[in-house]
Amino acid sequence: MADRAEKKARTRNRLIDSALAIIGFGANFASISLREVAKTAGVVPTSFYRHFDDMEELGLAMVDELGLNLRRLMRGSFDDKEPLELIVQRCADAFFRYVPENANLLQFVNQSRTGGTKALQDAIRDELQFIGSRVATELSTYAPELNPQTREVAASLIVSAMLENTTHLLSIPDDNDTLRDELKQRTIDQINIILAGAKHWAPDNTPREA
Amino acid sequence: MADRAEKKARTRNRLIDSALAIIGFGANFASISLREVAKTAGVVPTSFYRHFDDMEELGLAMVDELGLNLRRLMRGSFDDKEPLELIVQRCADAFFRYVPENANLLQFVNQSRTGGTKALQDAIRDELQFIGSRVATELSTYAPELNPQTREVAASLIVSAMLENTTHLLSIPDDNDTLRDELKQRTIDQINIILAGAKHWAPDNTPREA
DNA sequence: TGTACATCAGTGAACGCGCGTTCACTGATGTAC
DNA sequence: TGTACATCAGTGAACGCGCGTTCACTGATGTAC
Repeated sequence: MADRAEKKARTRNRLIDSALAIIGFGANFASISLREVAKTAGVVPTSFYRHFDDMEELGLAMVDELGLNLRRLMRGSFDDKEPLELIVQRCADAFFRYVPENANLLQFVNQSRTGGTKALQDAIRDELQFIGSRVATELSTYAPELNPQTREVAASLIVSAMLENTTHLLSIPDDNDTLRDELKQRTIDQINIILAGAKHWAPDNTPREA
Repeated sequence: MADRAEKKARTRNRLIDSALAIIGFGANFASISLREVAKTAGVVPTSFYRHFDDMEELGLAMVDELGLNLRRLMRGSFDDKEPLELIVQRCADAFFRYVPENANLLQFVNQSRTGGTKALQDAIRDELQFIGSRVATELSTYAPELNPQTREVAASLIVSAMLENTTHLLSIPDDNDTLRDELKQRTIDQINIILAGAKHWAPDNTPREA
């Protein structure tokens, strides 16, 4: 029979998965009750407390899961001999594969980023900051001619755009590939505009040229 | 004494203001109860139903208020003889004045855009789309050399960036002017990068040049 | 202008319900000898 | 290996509370004559 700790871990995961499933049904994490989560996970409400102090702690565990996800996703790298626009295309492909695979988790993050408790918002902000600095680092590899300040501003624009595109992508019905492809193309255009702008702009001497 | 309809309208406004005040205290609109709103407005819970069917309708009324706000804000125009970067500066000034003045309303929108009921999300999406098309129109005035598709992509980037900057701005404590000024400068840099990118990019022949 | 009636914003009591949390418990798993 | 005890994940009953919603009501304002 299963080891006790392992069985406990499985219940814990079931609680997390239940919360995500309820979000998948259209609920807002802020309005989900502890009892609902416990019920969906198939345990009595009291059992919840063996794993989390309250719903906020469950939320924080879900943010941790996002962190693991992202770090795994970003382990890979690109061939820096390839042209930048091809790399952009590959990133967009990865993004449009990743988001639907983790729809409920990203829906949760998207909700809680602006609607969660302070601790939750802070935890999510940290993860987004991590992504931002990672994007800035990538820019220094693939577009080394940019100065650090420009790189940072460009990275912040890319993160903003991707957050917004995540929101859009999550609201597209599963069967509407056309809409998804259009959004993907626009995403690519957006990133290319940002990169083009970064190349032609320097923070101190404001841009002019026609 | 006040006219009956006028008095009713005043109570209605008090309900809306109460909801916004509760949000200002850190609550998520999705978790605010009808009873709490009625209590804060100084009426009995039953009275709420004289004005709204449920909390969702109150939320939709708040989105309407945003709509009025935005249309008022956007009535003004700029002198199209001025250099683009000065116009960007003026827009940033207006934005950094507007957001703190309407902090609770924008907090509500920011929460409900991703965490509200479907009807609420749709209503907010419509308002944001209105802003987006307005930005695109402005671009055709102040940067007429851009082709329509580029203009649209640039407008979507500006909207994404401003949404994200709203979130950041709302999380800055009232007394921290330094942080606010930094964010404002970065906002200006972001818009300038987007505009520079739009000028140097054409959708069909992907950009190259060093 | 005065009177009789209609309207309707706001009241207050009552309802059943799901909530978070407490408590003492059970019984399978793990540990010490 | 077998026995006696400790641990602790999960149980089930119970609590007080705030919730949304219903209902019949009150009394000031508005309208018709």
